[in-house]
Order: sequence, then structure tokens, then C-alpha cells
Amino acid sequence: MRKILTQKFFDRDTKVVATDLLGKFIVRKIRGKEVSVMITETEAYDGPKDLASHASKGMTKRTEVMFGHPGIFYIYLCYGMYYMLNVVTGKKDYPAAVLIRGVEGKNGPGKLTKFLKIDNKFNKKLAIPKNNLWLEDRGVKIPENNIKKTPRIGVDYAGPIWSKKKFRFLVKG
DNA sequence: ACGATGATGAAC
DNA sequence: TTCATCATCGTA
Repeated sequence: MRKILTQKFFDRDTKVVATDLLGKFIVRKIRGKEVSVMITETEAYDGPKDLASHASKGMTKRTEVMFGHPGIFYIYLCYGMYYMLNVVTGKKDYPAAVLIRGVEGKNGPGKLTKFLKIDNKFNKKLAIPKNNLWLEDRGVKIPENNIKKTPRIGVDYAGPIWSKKKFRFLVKG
């Protein structure tokens, strides 16, 4: 079973999308060849008040993509060397996104984007096959009790409330 | 524990 | 135009 995830999938609550993305596949086409990996770890960045989200600073040149339509990528350079892969969720004008933090066999969002050769060219692009980067449901279902929730990584700066929220989701084992 | 490394946003 | 900051990772 190969079902391409559409904008409808991402037009839902960010935390729901983040948990639902576990077990889904990222497919990347490089020079005509498809590479696919299963998502095992995600984080939710939800709304204008989430101090851990870049969008908490309001709409800027960098963050305007998070205010855009669901199902587009938000990609940016972190620490000068690693690209982060996010998918925008929720309605237009509501800033939210899910960070793809890990896939099967790879841990760490920086390694993931390096492996899949993802860079800021994909920023603001739709997650569709035409753009050589999209997401698929291949029938893998992660049961609720196999999903672990923890605080997000590297967001201590977000203050005692937002840095402690359990917006990180990963597959156990 | 720390440096590499560059875009970003805010202050000046 | 300068400055501090950062959703990381490899090496130590």
C-alpha cells in the first residue's frame, strides 16, 4: 500500500499530525531513484505563543512559511551546518509545523537531511512527488502505547512552560 | 565539554 | 552594521 499524504493530512492539529507521522515514510527522489525511510521521531511546534517555535517572533521573512498552507516544507539552516526538515501544519495564517527529527536507522534531524540531500531549495515547496520530496502512508500503524512523549530537544531557551511541554513523539524500541 | 559555521533578528 | 543566539553533531 502506497498512499501519498495530501494537504488534508497536514490540515489538522499539529500534535495529531506529529503523532500520526510516526510510521509514515519520507520519499526522496534523487536523479530518478527513490529513497524512502520510515519516520520514528517528530516534534510539534504549535502556534504563535509557542516560545520554542520560530513563529513566536511573529511573521518575518524566515517564519512566513509557517503561516502558509499546510503540507509545505519549512527548511532552514541550523548552527550554520545542518538543515532542519519541517512540514507546515494547520490552517493558513496559523503558524505551526512538525519537525522530522529522526527516521529508522538515523537519529538526529541534521543527519537525516544530509542523508536525503535536503536543503533550503525545498523551503516553501509542497510535499508532492513532482518536487522530488513527499510523504507516504505504507500501511505501518504505530499503536498508541508504542509512542513515547517527551519534552522537545534543545529548546531550554523557551522558558519553563514551553520547554517542558511534551511535544516530542518517538516510536519505542 | 566544546568548536565548527552562517543565517537570523534585534539593537544601535 | 554589529552582535548574540541558535529546533546540531563529531570529536575529546
